[in-house]
Amino acid sequence: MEYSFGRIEEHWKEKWKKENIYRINNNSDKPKYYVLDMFPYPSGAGLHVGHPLGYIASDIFSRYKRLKGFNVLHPMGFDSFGLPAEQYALETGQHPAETTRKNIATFKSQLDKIGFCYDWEREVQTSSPGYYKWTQWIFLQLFNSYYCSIEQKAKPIRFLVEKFEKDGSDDFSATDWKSFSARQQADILMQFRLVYSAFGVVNWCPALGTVLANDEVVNGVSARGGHPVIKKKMRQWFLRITAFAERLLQGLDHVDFSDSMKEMQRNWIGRSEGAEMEFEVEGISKKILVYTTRPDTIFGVDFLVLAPEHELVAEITPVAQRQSINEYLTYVKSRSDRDRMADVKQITGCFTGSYAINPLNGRKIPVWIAEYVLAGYGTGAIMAVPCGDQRDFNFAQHFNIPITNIIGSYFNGREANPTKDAVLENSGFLNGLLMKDAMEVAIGKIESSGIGKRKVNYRMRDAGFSRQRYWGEPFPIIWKDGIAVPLEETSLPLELPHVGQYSPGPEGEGPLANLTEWINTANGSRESSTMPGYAGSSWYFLRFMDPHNPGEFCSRSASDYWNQVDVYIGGTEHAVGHLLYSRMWTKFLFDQGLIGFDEPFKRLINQGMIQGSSRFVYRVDGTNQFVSYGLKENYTVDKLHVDVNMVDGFILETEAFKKWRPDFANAEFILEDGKYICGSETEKMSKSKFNTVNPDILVEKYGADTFRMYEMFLGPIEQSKPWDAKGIDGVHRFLRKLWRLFFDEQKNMKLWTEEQPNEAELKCLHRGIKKIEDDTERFSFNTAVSAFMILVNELSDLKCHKKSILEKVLVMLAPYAPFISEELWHQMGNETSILNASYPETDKKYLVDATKEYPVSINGKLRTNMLLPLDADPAMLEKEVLANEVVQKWLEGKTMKKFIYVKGKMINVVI
RNA sequence: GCCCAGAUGGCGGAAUUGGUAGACGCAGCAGACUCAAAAUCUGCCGUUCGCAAGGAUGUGCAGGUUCGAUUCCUGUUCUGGGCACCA
Repeated sequence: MEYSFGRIEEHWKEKWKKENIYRINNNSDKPKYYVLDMFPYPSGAGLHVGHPLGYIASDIFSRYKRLKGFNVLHPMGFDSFGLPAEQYALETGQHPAETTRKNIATFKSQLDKIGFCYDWEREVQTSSPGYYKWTQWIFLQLFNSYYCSIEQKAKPIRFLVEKFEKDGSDDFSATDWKSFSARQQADILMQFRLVYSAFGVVNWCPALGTVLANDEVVNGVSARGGHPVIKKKMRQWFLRITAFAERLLQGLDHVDFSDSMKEMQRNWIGRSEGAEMEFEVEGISKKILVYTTRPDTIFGVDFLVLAPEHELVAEITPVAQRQSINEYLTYVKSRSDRDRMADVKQITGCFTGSYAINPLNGRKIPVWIAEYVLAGYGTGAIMAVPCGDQRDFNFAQHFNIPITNIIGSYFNGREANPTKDAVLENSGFLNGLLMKDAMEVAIGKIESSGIGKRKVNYRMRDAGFSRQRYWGEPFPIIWKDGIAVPLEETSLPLELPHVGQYSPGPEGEGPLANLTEWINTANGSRESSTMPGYAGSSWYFLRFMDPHNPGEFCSRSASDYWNQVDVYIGGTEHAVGHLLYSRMWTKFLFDQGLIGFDEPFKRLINQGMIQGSSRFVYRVDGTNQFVSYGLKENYTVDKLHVDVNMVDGFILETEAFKKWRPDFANAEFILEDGKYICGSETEKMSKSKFNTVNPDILVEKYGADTFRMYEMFLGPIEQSKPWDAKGIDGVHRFLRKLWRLFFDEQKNMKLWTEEQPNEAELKCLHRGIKKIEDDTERFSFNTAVSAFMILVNELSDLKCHKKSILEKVLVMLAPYAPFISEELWHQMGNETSILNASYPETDKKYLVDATKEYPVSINGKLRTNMLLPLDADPAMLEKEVLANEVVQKWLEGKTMKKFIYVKGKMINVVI
């Protein structure tokens, strides 16, 4: 009997489906285990070989846990709202709902080919009304909540209203509150809601009449059409994630994420301690509020810098400076944030013409604006201390601003010194203090003299929560007289209306703004923007627990049973976005008492990215000529991705290229050696980079089992690596070799016997169990595959066909290669699925050895090996080693200085 | 620019806590089986000197700590991911 994987896989897929073998119940005597993948965005390119890497890992782990006796939840769904579908609609006129439906169907059929054990009855799609009803519902809960800084938790906003009615606030009395108009009250409450509306800056492309994602802006112009992009203020919704900053930071201590992942989140949150203080401006009543982490350097302040977007810029600029300031502002508007951060070498700024007064020494200092100060961080204004901060130093030098030295010899005049260890000079009451100690003294003085206060600051900003787009959740909000009025919960879902065309609405609004009959209601006009992609993905792990509940987003009994996700697998590219948002939503739902845990993911495994090898062509600027890689230096060129399927190695198939897109039909080529050579780069596998590889072909050629094991065999799960299929034969050979332990293909007969296994066979088996179990537990799947290979090689060498051994091998293999394991399991006479077997246990007595082949080194260099008993007496052992012929040879004429013996490891003789 | 990773044979990688560098696999070479091929099996396979025994050298690069470093420390180069509207 031959190993015909195609037949086997077809047969079991059908049978498993019929028997609903992956259906998971919310009630079970077994302990629960929740294994989750980051669900995919169903892109039009279909599944590529990078997607399944994490999915295979999680599938192996789920099956493994099931064999270990757990009730395992392992669901899958689709993050199906998003920009690409809308972009595609814009280009082709096909409705996103339709393309999304098709893409999901493709994804599902591709996933099923690989044999994942998903319970599809629990599938969720973020774009289905039954799901986004609850996304909208959670939005309303956020809208109706504020963050109580005393209790450090989210609470219903009606408590705040009650407090205002009773006691007022720091800024107004209870009587004031009652006298405010409805609009005034609403505006005040908006400053507290956990989702709120305010003005934010967006990438505005006047030519396209639309707001662009950062992704769609390349070098300051729109990726589509190359039109200029400027920054524009627009009304936006925001998620008040900053309220949770401290808890998001603290929570990291209680989850099992990698240190680097925690580090990235900590840096993103960016907690810093310092002080806020006010600087008076000469001749103007308003003061400039700056935030500094170094109040100890207050006497070294030589100038203030405001972000160009700072609200006081216009006010403090006297007429004489107005023109140059306006010119500078126009320049800044054309620059992306990325440019502003990246170009530190290019120092730009503009003097406002105003002077501020240092509140501690009365010194008059100039006020500048510069793009290196970002509006979103701190107060958008800094006090510049050139002797202690390199950017301030560079700025001062560039604009010839005199520098005050407050750290004596610690400052060399050529570069700033950010030390905290210097003794302060020229610093008034701080003179003679170590900077570290001066910090507290300075803050004390600042607070006592009423010019400022101690302040903990976070780099993290509130997250923009609206998009001027169509394909997302509509906001359950109606605007009436400038007040955002939430819809009744009972009217949810507010369904996304069908549109015929996807072009933007007036004034940069989203496409929904064009639907006047939808927008305008008797009670006011609807919000025309939609929610961002991360809205639906911030809570989907909860819906999987109770996917069909019509009355709740997830019943408390379901979330109490399944609790946290035990293992969450996904890429590091979501380190700071999705993971922080979902952690925040979980904390919010916890505060509301809707779930019983405040961290969603107990353990996070980061899968590396399978990268694509992209190919590039070089178009000579302003022509339809394409120049080969080696000759491109002679021209000014644009670099364009080409589909890797049109490239043989590095050589472009020019005819295929011409047919690829209409605008390339008349392409001309400047060849080298008669060929067009493409450039190449390793980068993220993505449809937009035309470097995707489809797994279907490999599954068809080698079978799902081979494909699964090969992806695991490529290397550590967390490591990124470019895709390469050339080793897949080896894995396939392994499965065939395994098959030959069961069947003689030539003689067409079965080989397994009921014979009792011998010592050698049991040793192989139990070592294998130990290694494979350990490796599976620590997600080291590549070494587990290698351990399987070693085990099968050893059993083949021993000609072991004993059923009691082989059955255990199959159970261990079932998570990795479910089809072949199930087939052989049944061939051997088992009636029930191998999924219901139990994992073999190691017998320690087969793992211990009496002797060890020790490496013996002289001065750390390996010279020989000696077989020695593991329980040897150290003194006897030393004698025996020193008597060894090879050791004697090296020892000749020298005396031994030291004898190092590490039991079970090695021996080193130092001479 | 900032934050986070990574770099080991011709290639993917292994070495789990500082203790035999290169497990396992791919590719390659030699051989067996075969009329032949495929499949399968056996052996070799970092570089270098050597007939061999054996020696030298070797984990991006430059230093350091240690009896001993792929592993720890300092510096540096390159590659990848993220940087707030791709998801």
